[in-house]
Amino acid sequence: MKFATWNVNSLNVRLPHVLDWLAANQPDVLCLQETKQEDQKFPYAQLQAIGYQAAHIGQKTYNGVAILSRHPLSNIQHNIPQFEDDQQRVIAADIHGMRVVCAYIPNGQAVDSDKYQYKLRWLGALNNWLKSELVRYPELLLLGDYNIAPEDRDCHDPAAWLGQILVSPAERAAFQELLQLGLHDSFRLFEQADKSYSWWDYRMLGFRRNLGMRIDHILVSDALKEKCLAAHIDKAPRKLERPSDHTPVLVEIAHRA
DNA sequence: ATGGCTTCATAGTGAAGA
Repeated sequence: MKFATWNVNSLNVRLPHVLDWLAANQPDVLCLQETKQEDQKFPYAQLQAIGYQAAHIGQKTYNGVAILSRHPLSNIQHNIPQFEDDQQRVIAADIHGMRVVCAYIPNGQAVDSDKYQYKLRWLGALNNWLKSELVRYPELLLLGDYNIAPEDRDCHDPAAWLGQILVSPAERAAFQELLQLGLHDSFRLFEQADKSYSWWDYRMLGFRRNLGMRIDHILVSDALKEKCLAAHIDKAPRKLERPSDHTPVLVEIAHRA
């Protein structure tokens, strides 16, 4: 089964790219972040027409997450249980016995801003929740925009970014704490090209100069790690007219479906 | 040279993203 994650930076704007990409790549599951639309505007019918059912939780202007799947979705969960949050950043569902968690982790804005504190609190709540989810679901994937570049090799210029959001020690520690739950960065299970990134700033000719960051990830549980067949980043959608600033990240898992 | 772009809500510009 092929799983993917993509921060589309407004599904209103990006729906044509998403439909084309689904048709061309035929993933079993695609997790979206930053749909930026209320649920009544979500294109359920257009996705259904090409074979995808969907679960979505959204809001105007900001945030919004969805799971698109060619297989049945059940036990849909909105947001992190017991964590008060008016931002729509998490949706989870069971797909063929696996737990699929789609997350849009807060950006943080600037180290020591209120939003940074919120990001760290949010990551703590996510970690707590996943600890119990992993007991119930040995086969779990956490897909999304983490807004964390886990290592220096995931950042085009570590010296320039030193101490900034996305790479700060506290954020990277939170990422490591997710790994300590028994999760694995599927991208790094395989040999990858140097300077592989999933996001490039719209400014400064960021994409053309490959001034990127790898901040979109697919973590998989111990039980799924053994079943990973391949992982990669698809840069093609970033080259389109009016692209999202993020591009899809994929993993292929040996699983009956 | 610390900006550069894109989105949304708005009807001027400002906030936010990363």
